[in-house]
Amino acid sequence: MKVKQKYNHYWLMKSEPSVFSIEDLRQAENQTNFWDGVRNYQARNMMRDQMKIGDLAFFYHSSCKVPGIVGVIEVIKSAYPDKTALDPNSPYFDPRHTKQNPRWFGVEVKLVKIFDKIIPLEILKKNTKLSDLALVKKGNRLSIMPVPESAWLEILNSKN
DNA sequence: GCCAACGTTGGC
DNA sequence: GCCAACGTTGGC
Repeated sequence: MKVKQKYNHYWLMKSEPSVFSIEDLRQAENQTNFWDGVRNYQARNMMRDQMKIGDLAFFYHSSCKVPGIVGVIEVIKSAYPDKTALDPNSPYFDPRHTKQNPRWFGVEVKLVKIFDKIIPLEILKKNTKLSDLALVKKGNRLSIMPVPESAWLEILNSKN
């Protein structure tokens, strides 16, 4: 029996604002950008194999004073090889990645909305309805993760 | 800047 | 293929 693949449509994508913030995305050409620098296989696989055009994602600021969700972005182009892996001068350079045999991928995203106020991680952690969200689970380090629809809606609802 | 909790690497 | 050592993430 053929099992129908169930696709997720909501994601969360982390970025350090000192490297690339949602404000940088707002100022980018067409408010779009290639999501480069992902060097984790789980995160790569989700981008490469599951993210589809039209999928929505929370933009999350990590490793900063107040980590949290700062807005929404949309996938406008599905995954293709990450050029920064070819560049010896890039911090994301990986000699195992070649044009013929690419190892790392990214998607193109476009800004949808910047929230008036950040939704801090601290608040998300306190919300008992979000217990199935990978972000609030102990030890989570994934830079890209699926967001269950229920959690997506709850987070949007929770901001006043 | 510390360090827990991961993921990755490489010797065997 | 195991697993110790090492590197990285990211909240605090």
